[in-house]
Amino acid sequence: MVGCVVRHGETSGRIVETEAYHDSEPACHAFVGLTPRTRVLFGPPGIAYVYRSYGIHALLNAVTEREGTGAAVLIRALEPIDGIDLMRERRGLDHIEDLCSGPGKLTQALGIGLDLNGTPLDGPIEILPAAPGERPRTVAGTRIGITKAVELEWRFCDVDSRCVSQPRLASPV
DNA sequence: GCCAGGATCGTCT
DNA sequence: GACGATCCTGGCG
Repeated sequence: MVGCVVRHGETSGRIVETEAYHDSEPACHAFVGLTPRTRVLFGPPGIAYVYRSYGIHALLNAVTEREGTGAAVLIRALEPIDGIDLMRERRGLDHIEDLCSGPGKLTQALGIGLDLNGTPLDGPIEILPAAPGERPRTVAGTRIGITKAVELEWRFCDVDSRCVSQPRLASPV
């Protein structure tokens, strides 16, 4: 998904960092099975899973596996494309690299809230294919901010982007 | 630049 | 009643 574009209203950005979650490993919310909270994760793919983190932030995921499997890709960082001034207003910041360089930051910048949980990704939130011929250089590393299944290298970053979150993964070269 | 601490609430024990 | 798939600020060097 790195290289694809996320759009909401007048704002959009190119995905430069993601993490994968699957019900087979305990860091995934779906690991506990089907509950009211994880209902969307176990539903059909192509749906937004938006949840509240640390009581404050909204985090955006794309449900990826077929119905019955609880799996999603967390969108962790974007390179701003459209609506940059609106993003600056929402974030109260000027610097482009800081507008969407984290999972809670990008939902604030794009105006994505919990009300969009369960909506299709060709609806109010859209995820669009990467530009033709685009082949971002990506590196894999361990996921951020979790305490279980720490060893899985399921975080993926665009090495050439300065809009990824901390800590930066080293370039493969 | 690095680190510690606080904000704040849905979900499950 | 505890715990996060986080972010920001302020202190210190």
